[in-house]
Amino acid sequence: MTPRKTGEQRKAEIIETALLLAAELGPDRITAEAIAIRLGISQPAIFKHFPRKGDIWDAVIDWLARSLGRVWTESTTDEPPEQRLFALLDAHFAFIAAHPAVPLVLLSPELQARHPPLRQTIMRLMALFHTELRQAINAGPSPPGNADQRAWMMLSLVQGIAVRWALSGHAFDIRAEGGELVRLVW
Amino acid sequence: MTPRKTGEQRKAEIIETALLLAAELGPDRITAEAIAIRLGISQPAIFKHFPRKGDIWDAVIDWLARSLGRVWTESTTDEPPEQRLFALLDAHFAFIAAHPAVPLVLLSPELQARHPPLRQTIMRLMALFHTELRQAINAGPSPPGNADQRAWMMLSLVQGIAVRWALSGHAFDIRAEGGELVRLVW
DNA sequence: CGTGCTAGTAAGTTAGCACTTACTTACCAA
DNA sequence: TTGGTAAGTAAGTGCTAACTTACTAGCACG
Repeated sequence: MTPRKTGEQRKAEIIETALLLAAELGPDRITAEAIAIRLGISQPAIFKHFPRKGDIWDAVIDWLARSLGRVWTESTTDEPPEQRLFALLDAHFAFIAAHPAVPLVLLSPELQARHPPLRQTIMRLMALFHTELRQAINAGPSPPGNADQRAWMMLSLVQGIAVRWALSGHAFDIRAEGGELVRLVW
Repeated sequence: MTPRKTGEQRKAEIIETALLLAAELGPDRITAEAIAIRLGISQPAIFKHFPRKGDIWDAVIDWLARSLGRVWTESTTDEPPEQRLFALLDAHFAFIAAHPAVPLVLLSPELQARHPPLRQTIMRLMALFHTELRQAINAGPSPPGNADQRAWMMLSLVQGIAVRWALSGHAFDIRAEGGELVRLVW
């Protein structure tokens, strides 16, 4: 029998593996068996920890929302005000670079169709990111004009860069190129 | 028996329906049966026209690539040079507004995993769009600096807007808001 | 008017994948 | 030491969706 682990350990491993595989296959093509093989356990063992497959997505999304929230708020602690926006965006890019599946999970229409709760979380996360961006924009030496709209613009730009990075097969350094493009706009 | 149509007519209908359903369910969740029901014919009839399901995607992607190419080149005919960029982007947004599934099909990692040829077409299309953007940028009263990078920035912004529009359930007017954001950046 | 072609149908077959059942074994606590 | 709990397994079940087979029927043309 395979080495036994505690439920909490296995749950964490399953979540981690789901994110890993999501980057390779697309989030909606992950099977319980694929996760099990990757972890060296049998397929039904997965369902011991997450009775329905949707529960895995609940857990992944929960982890994602927590992590992103933490990344955003912690990035803006003690920067000089005009750097707050860049620090926020850099932290975001760094997180995506470390977890390439993040944009795929958040943006997958297939997963949203199969798993409706995802949609709400995404809208909440986008609103939260928008708020953080707006605050960072207002904190800096802002050009005149609509900070709200500028924040939406930055949000779209960041999402677009992330999507392009995923499509290209991670062919460029998203943190470096993202930072450049963001500064170019500003 | 259902009214008979020519093969060409049916093929066109199937492609159109696939795009319609892609916007509702996500591209990788479309079934041959869903298309058949929508068209009022039986499921095997689909396979008369497209022996493998992947053939439908080949046709959809081909239509998409042609249409986008046409939209881009035809938008830049007789504008005053400084308006060329905005005309190009407006044409792009208008096309997406008319065919909401376009960004989903192009960006679906599930579909890419299932149907590898898609990936190449996407990269080609992105490169083409980038070229068009760069030319439009160079044609206008360009600020100093890297037109190449500006074109990537615009491309990312446009993709980000399209993705956000799709995620929001088409909750805003992409042509109007896209135009505003693009002008804000410029 | 009939013959060949092609769009269509009903009723399969097969494969993949979520999930179940019935059992086994590791591990901790009384 | 032992007995309950929880992690694990092998071998299913059932559903969904791609694709097949064998047949039927419109339609253009000689």
